[in-house]
Amino acid sequence: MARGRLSPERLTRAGAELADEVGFEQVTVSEVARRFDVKVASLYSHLKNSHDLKTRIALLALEELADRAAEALAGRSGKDALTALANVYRDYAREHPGRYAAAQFRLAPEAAAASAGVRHARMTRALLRGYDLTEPDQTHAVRLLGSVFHGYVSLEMGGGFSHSAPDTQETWTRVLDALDALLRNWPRTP
Amino acid sequence: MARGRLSPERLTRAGAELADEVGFEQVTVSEVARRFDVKVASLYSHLKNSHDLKTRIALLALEELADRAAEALAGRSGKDALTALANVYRDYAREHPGRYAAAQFRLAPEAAAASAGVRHARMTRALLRGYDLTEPDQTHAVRLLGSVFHGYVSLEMGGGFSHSAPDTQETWTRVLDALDALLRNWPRTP
DNA sequence: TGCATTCACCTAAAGCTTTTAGGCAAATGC
DNA sequence: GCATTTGCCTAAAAGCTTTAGGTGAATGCA
Repeated sequence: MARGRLSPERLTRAGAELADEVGFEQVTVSEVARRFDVKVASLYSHLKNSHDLKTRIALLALEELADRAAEALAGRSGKDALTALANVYRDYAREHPGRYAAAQFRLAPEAAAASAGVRHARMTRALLRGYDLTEPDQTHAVRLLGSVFHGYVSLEMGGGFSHSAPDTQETWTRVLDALDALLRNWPRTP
Repeated sequence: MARGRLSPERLTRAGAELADEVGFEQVTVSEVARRFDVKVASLYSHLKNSHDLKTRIALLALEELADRAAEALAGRSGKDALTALANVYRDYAREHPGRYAAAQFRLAPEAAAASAGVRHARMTRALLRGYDLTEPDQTHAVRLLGSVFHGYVSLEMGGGFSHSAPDTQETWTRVLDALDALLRNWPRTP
């Protein structure tokens, strides 16, 4: 009997892999136990409950995303940085659909505050230094960019942009062009 | 024994109400049966299975949203129409969070094609007649608007925009200003 | 009126998942 | 070499999903 193989971290990683394979919604404590060839009840020494497992997977995904974003932004600015950050989200969602879905998991306020979510906001704000925005407009722009990245990726993954022409890569490029133009020419407050 | 109270439509409506109360993820065939004071198995004459129930709720939500959008767009154009449509999504999500989540439910391709989803795309395209965009750019813009509306509402509902200043209403207004400016001044293809 | 059928819901049952409680044996500490 | 802790196990309760097969009321028809 191999002992000591179980830990919150390993269970979380296994859960994340499972999510990518079968979808975040289908992640189940039972299935994770099965993958470790261990009885379900054994996992409850390492996890509070099913919700806890999902929260941990969500936090893992947010960390991974933030790490990728930080690396992508290093040494870039302006539109180059904008494109790099946008592609981090899109690529991550394609490579890890289950984890990406997990990143959208509704976290409790305290968990959210302690999560890598704040790193994301900080990085997006840093990106905006390449543009000339006043303070309140920076916040608006951070929220707009977050909305577009998240919204676009969700809709594309969910098949929202059917399989009609033009292809989504073309749109993605043009949307980033448009966002860059918008940020360079942000409308003054009326 | 009141007979004939059960039907796919009534079960779907009850499911939608349940979703708004406890969240779309928590919608369960058992709970719906409980609300009709009927045994669970009885619902299976009206619904194929649990997934079927969720799909029906999703389709209902898409219809309701499309109806609201159609009404909001009637007689409006330009920025007025843009704002009206955007507010339809945001308001619907606030009034019916469970239904709104349902509207994001991943539909099978045929179900999606037959859903009100296509009405949404058509209406957004109609909205763009108030702006001067070439054909391919119209499609890009439709997708951008869909992304922003969906992304913003999701993040706001999910608490993504913490409770920091400035408030989200202010951002919402400024984001719509920015989108209007962008559409009036869409960047030419390089 | 009387019989057959259909309809709407029910009982039973099997198979999952979640979660708690208590137990045993291997690893570790002294 | 013994005590404790650690790590996983068995047992069991409870809830959700789904299928199979029934029953009784309503309906259709001779």
